[in-house]
Amino acid sequence: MTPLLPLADRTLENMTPMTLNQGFPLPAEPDADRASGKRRDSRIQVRNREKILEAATEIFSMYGYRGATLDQIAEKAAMSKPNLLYYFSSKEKLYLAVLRDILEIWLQPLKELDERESPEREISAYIDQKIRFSQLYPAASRVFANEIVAGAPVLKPVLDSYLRDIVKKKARVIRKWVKRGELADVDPYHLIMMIWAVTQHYADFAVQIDSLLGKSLDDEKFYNQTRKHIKRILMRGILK
Amino acid sequence: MTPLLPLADRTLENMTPMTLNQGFPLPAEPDADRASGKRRDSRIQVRNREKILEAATEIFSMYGYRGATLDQIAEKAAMSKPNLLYYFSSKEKLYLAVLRDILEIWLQPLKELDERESPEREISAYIDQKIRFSQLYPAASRVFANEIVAGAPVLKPVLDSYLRDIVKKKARVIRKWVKRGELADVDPYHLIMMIWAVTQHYADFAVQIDSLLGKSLDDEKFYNQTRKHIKRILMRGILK
DNA sequence: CTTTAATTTTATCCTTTGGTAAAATATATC
DNA sequence: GATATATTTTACCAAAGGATAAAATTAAAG
Repeated sequence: MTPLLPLADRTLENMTPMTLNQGFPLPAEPDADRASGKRRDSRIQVRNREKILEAATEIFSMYGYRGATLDQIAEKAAMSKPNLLYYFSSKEKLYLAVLRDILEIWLQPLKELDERESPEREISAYIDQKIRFSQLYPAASRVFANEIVAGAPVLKPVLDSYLRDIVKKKARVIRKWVKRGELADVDPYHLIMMIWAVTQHYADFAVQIDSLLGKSLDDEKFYNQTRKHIKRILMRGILK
Repeated sequence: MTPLLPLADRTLENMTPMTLNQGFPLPAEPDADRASGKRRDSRIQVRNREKILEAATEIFSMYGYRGATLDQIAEKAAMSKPNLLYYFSSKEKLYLAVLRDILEIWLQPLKELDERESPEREISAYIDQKIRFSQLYPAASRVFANEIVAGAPVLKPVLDSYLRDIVKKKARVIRKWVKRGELADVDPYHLIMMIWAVTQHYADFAVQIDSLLGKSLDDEKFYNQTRKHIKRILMRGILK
């Protein structure tokens, strides 16, 4: 396995939600929530929306959509509930905004799998990015997990269309590597899901890991050990 | 890889919750809920408690503890809410009962890892059992996932003590295999978590898988394909 | 400064939700 | 089949939760 190149231009750290949130794949509600027509995006507007989204991510990640309450979110965001509702006119709209931010950033790495590069390099980089996501945005990962475990009531349409297309495309890339003999004969879909499963596990089940090992991905040493271990086993499992 | 022996005495199918639920690792509330002292376990009692537990598992699996409502559970169990509360005197007690049933059955396979057998056979059997669990009890798996993702408010003590001990013990077994040279130099903990992650993924994220592939573990063909694929990659990744 | 618009607070509403009380019905035992 | 016990139903309740109205406050623009 080659040592990992610093693929600086594709690290998650460089992706702020702001640059991503261009209304896709969950279309941004047509400005319904932004006091449309009027002066907007004032300093305070931006700061408060951010504060709320962050608090909401935290709360939704613990209790899911139905279990979370606006009171909890408002408290975490240090503002009154009606004030919160001034920025997001309903719990549902807030949830959608949270999911929108998460989804694109969650998907980005997969889009970058490039068949012209070696599978070794590409898949290795992909795993790196996924586990980095787990480290940087564990709460976001759990919101996503909650949504899917709940049966994807909101994201189902996105999974059925957008995600499906991307994955299909990338499955083709993997299949090409297999045909070229650069990869063992693995099923592309199962491989992708295996990578998702393992990398997300460290964010979604962080409590369990903490109970067993007393460690978390916040610990840079543990983070690297985990990263390398996952890659070692997976890469050994799929490379020729 | 040796073809799988029919380890008849350790299949999940043979483990009914009843035989397991001996008040451990979540101690059964001291009869608080069983009309103690009086005639109990009547036919109807047993049937209704079962009906409720099943409905509750379904609902908790979708919405988590906080998001689930007794009304939903009662409806799914086809009885009135007060009637349900006649059998389980509070939402919390019901949740505990559900978790208790799940936990033991979830843990059982790990306990059986036996250092005297070959790692190939043992780990292979373990993976088989875990994925079987995902197939047989997907809702149970999701209840568990919800609990952990939520930060294990209820199970934390169990994770910190009981689970921790078992895993530690089994990590020793794996380490022994490594020392004997029967296994590549893998970290036992990461290996165990990798297996958990991958196998549970197929139950917990079933909706996503259905969106991408239109398949589920209910489909026996897909089930076997999945099973073999996971094992192929993992076993290749860890065997010498 | 004053006027206008944006933000925050207070008070309040209606629905849902976990849970109780007590009456009504069914089941079992003698 | 009468009596005691177990189960189910009906009618509620208090607290929590999502949301709105309108008053009060703060910030921005001229």
